[in-house]
Amino acid sequence: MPNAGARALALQRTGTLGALIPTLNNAIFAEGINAFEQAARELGYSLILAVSEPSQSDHVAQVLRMIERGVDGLLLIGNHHDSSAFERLEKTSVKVACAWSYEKNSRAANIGFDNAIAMHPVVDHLLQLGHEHIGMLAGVSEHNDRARERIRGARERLEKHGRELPDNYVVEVPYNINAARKAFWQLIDNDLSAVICGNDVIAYGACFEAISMGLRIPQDLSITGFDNLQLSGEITPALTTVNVEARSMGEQAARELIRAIEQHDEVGSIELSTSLLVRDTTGSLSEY
Amino acid sequence: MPNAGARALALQRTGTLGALIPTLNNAIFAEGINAFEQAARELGYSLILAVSEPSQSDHVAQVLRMIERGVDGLLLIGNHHDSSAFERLEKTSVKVACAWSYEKNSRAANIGFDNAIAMHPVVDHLLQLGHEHIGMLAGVSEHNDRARERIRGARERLEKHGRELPDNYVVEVPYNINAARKAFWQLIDNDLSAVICGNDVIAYGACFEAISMGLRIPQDLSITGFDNLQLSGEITPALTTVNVEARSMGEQAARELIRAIEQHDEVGSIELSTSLLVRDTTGSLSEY
DNA sequence: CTGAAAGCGCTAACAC
DNA sequence: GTGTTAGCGCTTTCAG
Repeated sequence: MPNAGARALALQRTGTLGALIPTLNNAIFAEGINAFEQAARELGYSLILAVSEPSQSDHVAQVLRMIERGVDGLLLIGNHHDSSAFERLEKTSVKVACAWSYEKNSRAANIGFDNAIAMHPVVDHLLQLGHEHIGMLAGVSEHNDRARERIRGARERLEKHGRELPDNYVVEVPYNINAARKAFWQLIDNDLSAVICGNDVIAYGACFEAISMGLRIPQDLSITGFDNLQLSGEITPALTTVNVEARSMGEQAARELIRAIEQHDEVGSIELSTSLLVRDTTGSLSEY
Repeated sequence: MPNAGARALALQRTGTLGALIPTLNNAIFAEGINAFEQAARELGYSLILAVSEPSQSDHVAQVLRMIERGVDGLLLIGNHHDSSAFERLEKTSVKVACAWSYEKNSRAANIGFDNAIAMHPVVDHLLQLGHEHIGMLAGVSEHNDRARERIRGARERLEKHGRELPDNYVVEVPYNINAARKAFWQLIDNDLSAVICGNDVIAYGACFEAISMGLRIPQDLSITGFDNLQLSGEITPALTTVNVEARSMGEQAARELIRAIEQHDEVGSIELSTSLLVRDTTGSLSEY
């Protein structure tokens, strides 16, 4: 039985991929990492996983830990990372990919989707249904380019149609049903007819709270999510949401990192598509 | 910047914990692993994660991979593992803990709960409500001691009260909402008034299918889950379920493995408790 | 108290 | 083709 550590020392390659993700307590990341590990394993690589988000003070230290561990490739989530983290990485030969985002000029390779553009069909759909007063329960945008881009995408699309998304129509909320339920109250004061949520879990919170307030969905209020979690199509009412190919993203990230490692090539960016799934939480106001 | 591989070679310790889990696409495991990693990291250990379940042909190979990687400790889920895997592990100095189960005579240390006893309050609760015909939508018991024990626990408790859980009242179903929805049909033919589910996701499937069949919960049918996922208290009707302390289990597993590693001690077993949470999916038949 | 050297287990290069 | 050896980067020991 060989010793992988000694082998790594001689070979100057560990056969290891690192992944630094914000949390596993979000089914969409869990699904992506599950696929990432599976693809990596099939190609002979092991996964070193650490949970850490850019807002944490020790986030850069986690990146350094990964370098120390000698990962051949590293997966990060999103493009918002401390510049010093990127600098340290660039001094090494560690191949880096940032998933869940796709921007033309990102510092590291992106294997993800454009979070702003993903919001466009949501806005189009709501406007087409005749909604005039649209608000947003967004994720916390500080240290999180995905949450930020989703807000920006919704706003730019509304503006394109001559509408606005004023600041007091946007409430940022931590990823968590209870927080979403509470935040829902702040928003709904504005007498909105539609709420765009930053992800499905926030949308669940909004739906549950709306229902327990006696609002009918979608007759009184339309709600949209983002992620298309397994459950979102099953709950009643089934959630209108943006589908994200988390599995494919994880798989492609692993393959592309390993390709770059083995061919001594740059990590290439890959853009994935998203799509709106219209289900039962959105409807026309005039219908009723 | 030191090189962890060389350090490991000199020290004969990697500062690494391995975890082999059936899937991350189950929020309860994701939560447990999230806590496991966090506790390990705080104590200076990194996590090597692989997704593999004992039913897979390469499960033993995954254990071997972990040994090669030089993990100082290894977390497995459940007690059903190939005997050859344990034999290989026993030849090494790798500390092993099996979580999610607790049995007196388990081959490796257990940091978990008694899956059979956890079912007792569920059965007691349903009997107290007056249910006579109780069925079970269980997880697949082959290669899975937890699913098996949950069935056994329900059955032994029913028998203690002079009832039975005949084989045709038990349907095993993969962990997956759609599978649960389909399997629900096979069960419900027996004109049951209560269905015990092997976990919350199966219970979601049963609830959704029952509702879409026009059954009222709990007036026409009582349903129980197992795990107490975050969502289970939020959905309507809120799910009566068994609470499992996944976070604490992950945390304690990491701490105990590391304690055993650093004190050159045996890994100790830790029994966690479970408790029934009565919510809105169970009710008395005579109430209506 | 500081500094040099051996050795951890493996691979790759080189000599035979 | 087979066998030997240097060296990967660190720790630890032992000598100065």
